[in-house]
Amino acid sequence: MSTKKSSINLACATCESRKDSLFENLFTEDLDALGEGKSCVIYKKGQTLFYEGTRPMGLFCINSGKVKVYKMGSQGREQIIRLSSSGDFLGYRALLGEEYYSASATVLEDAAICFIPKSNFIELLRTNLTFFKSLTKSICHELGVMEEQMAMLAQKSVRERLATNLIILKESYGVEGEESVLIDIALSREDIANIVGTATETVIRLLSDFKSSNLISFEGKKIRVLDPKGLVREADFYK
Amino acid sequence: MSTKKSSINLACATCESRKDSLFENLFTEDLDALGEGKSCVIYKKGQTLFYEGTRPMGLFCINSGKVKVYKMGSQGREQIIRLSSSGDFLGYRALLGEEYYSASATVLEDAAICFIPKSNFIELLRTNLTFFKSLTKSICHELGVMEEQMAMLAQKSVRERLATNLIILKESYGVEGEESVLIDIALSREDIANIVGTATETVIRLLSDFKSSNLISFEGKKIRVLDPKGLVREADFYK
DNA sequence: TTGATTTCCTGACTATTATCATATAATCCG
DNA sequence: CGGATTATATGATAATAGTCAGGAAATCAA
Repeated sequence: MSTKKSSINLACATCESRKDSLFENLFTEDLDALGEGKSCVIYKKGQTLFYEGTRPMGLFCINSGKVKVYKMGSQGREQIIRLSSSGDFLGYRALLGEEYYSASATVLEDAAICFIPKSNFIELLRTNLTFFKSLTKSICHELGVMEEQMAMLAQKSVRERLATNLIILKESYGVEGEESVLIDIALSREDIANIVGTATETVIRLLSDFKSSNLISFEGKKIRVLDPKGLVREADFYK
Repeated sequence: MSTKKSSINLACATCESRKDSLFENLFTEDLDALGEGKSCVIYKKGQTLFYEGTRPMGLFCINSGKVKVYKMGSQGREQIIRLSSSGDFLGYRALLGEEYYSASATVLEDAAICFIPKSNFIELLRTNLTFFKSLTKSICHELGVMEEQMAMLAQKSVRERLATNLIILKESYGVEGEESVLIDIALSREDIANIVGTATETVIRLLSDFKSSNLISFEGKKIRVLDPKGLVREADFYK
């Protein structure tokens, strides 16, 4: 796998992914100041944006591609905290919290990602209170999502967690087809295991179970949801 | 159990618990404005401050006592998200996120709790940017803690999770004695199970295991940590 | 293309943990 | 105080999920 980075030119003002991001409503002057000195790079699958425990130097903005954010457990297994894609920011938690990165971020699918120096971002927060507020609001929402996930991890069986996560993935990455939805993100079985919090073998077994029950089908490395209601049934009930 | 509430008078300006809170550095004028129209109530064990899914009307400030914040799972089991005590706020996530409460809060040990109307809190955020920033910083830290917990829930065995949580509880509620630390919060076995994410019976068994190994001892409804290093050993390794 | 590497899959076995049943101890309340 | 309720404890058993081993398929890189 090549690890060469290639720089590209992306202007915030004309950035398509900005439409899906918290930068959506920024004015031109803010955008120009923000983009001052930023760099944009094409990352290949497998490259790491930052490592847990290191100091954040700025904000990563995903233009395209997919990234996993994960923590390393003591036995060397990853726990994926969240997946990020076009329009998402990475690293603001550590920046705002004035802490080191609490997790690592690695590219899952080739990605175009801009890096905005810390000072530009802090300056934006200082001068644009509206943005600061909407960012805080978004962080609070995030916190609620994490609470949800915590409860799921603690209370549901592995089978239910897998079903639940497939539903969530479908909501985020679903591409509608006729009578079915393709989850448009290439995750390895190991990645899925590291989302669900289980062993790779268990994910493989359960997925082929779901496939036998015609809840899902496989399409290359991607999963197609055939029966969302069936998945919800798998996700909701205990035993 | 009595469910009578009794009002009391607590002034923010002279509040002892404020020293441990984010309100620590507020000036008198801010404190006066904040305290305008607030109410202070003595809650008895078992009383609920707010319920998951309802609309937040203000901020709860814990003056004394202990509170559990939890979500209800589909099988009716609680998942305790966090424990709060003197100096902690409750409800700011929902207020700032402009969402309904994502969890419920119930008193574990008799508590004196002030309720600050939403408008006062919002006004404080509007007028005191320094406070807003420190609150945001604290929320970001919280998010990091939740990530940590997620990874723990997903990756550690029940035994390790129990040991880990005992260590965390010791850090937060520990009262130093000679050669041992008392965890000064009265949790039922069921509460502990709902923190760890397991069955009550399992907690009972593991705790008596830890007791047999002289890692802990029981003191009424509280737990005394005899061998913190031993607990860390139990917490860290897989198998 | 081809050999090497990684990912995916399956089976067998084991360990952990949940569940159910029941007993005892502690606490609450009239 | 004493009966009722709740919390804690223990045993037996079953279900779930993890681990280890080995093989097939897919992907990668030369």
